[in-house]
Amino acid sequence: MELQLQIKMNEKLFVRNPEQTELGRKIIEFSIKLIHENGFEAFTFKKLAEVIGSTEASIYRYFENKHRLLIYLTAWYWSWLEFRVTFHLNNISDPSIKLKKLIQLLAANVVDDDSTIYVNESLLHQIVIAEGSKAYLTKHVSEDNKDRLFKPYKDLCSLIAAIIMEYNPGYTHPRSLATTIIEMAHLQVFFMHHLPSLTDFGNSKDEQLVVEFLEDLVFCSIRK
Amino acid sequence: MELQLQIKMNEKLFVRNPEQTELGRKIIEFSIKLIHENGFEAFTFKKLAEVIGSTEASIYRYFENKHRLLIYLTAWYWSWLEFRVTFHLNNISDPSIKLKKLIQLLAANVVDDDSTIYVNESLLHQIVIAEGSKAYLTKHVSEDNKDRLFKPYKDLCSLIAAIIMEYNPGYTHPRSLATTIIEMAHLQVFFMHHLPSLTDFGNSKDEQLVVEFLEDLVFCSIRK
DNA sequence: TTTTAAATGATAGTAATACTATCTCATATA
DNA sequence: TATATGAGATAGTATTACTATCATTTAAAA
Repeated sequence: MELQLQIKMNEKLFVRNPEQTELGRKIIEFSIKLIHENGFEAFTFKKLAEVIGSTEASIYRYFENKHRLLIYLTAWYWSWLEFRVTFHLNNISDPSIKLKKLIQLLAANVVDDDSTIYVNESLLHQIVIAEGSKAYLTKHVSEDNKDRLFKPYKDLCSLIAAIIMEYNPGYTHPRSLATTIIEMAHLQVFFMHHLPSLTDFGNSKDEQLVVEFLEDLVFCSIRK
Repeated sequence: MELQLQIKMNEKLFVRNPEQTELGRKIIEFSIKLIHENGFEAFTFKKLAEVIGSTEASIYRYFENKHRLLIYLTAWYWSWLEFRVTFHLNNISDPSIKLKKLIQLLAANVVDDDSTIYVNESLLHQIVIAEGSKAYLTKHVSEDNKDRLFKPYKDLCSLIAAIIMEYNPGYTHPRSLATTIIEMAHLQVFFMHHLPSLTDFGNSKDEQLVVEFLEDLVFCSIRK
């Protein structure tokens, strides 16, 4: 069975839908590679145009600016992750197993899954870890939020919060705990690799230890 | 009693020590105001030079670039916070009271405390919330880390981890829990103000609710 | 098959950004 | 009096982040 995953993206995220043309897909594919390689600050549309043999002007026809492209990429990632979570949690009734699988999906390394040819999910995962928060840490968050650019993140948050409430309907902070899980699943991995003394994982570089930390954190908190 | 607080900063953070000259102190004072007003992305040395009636070139004599200045400001903030924490926790023996005070100091709004004339701690606190993570979310974290630019953050992390271990010597993730407290104390406040549906604090805009969330999270986790 | 529209490329240009370099001058210090 | 330090003034460069225009290719509609 060979399926192509298509994620419906908010129209405000782009000027022209990049999924519908060859150049658009190349922009997605190579922006992921370039941002992963050099970081978001060093990434420019000019460099991107060079590597895909196109022009700056052509890329601007797809994305207003590089920040919008970053929001697009993160939004895509959160949508993809929500789909993955929903898929993996299907037919599981025990909310504690759901939560464990979820933490695993969030913190563990991602393998490029071929469900989309032009998106390398593994690289994108690493981008979201290192650059993801820059999508909303801006002076124009509120306007961007009005355009619903962060809806995929919020949807994932809601999904996690719902499972938490399933586990313990009396828990008072399901959403804040959900964002804590999401953000820490990423930040602890980042710290483990780059500022290891901020974690308890030393130089092991083993994402499984982050999973253990989060499981402990979550299940202690929501224990009835 | 009138005391002037002087924080000894890592020499690698600056080209010339800004605390020792009039212009240097102005750079600190007004960079805080400008970054707070327009955000770090829109902040430039040129604009800063204009508002303090100096030149771009003069500012470059103090800081290599604006990113270094951001690291300087955050490092200053973490050092200041560690001092504050140490001060407030002095003579308290009960680690649970220590932890509660600590969470309060981290998440609650800061009032400009006049212990340093040219640093507005209240604005700086807000800057660290919205821009702080950009100091380390870069491609050159590891080199910056080798220069010990993040030592103040790490020191605070160690301090918190030590209190956690005092409370429960058997707890296995004191450092990761410490960074979780620090980061979430800031991020939940940011979300509460700008993306409220990611939290359980609605539109209350009350930092005390973040404190409650964190207390619950921490004490459940480290319960013996 | 022709017409038309859409997508891209080619080229040019602008304002702002992120610097570096040099020279002068005032002031403080030795 | 000599010297070093701090800072202003000025200039210049490469890059960034765009915008605009026009030509050409390609694809879809008539």
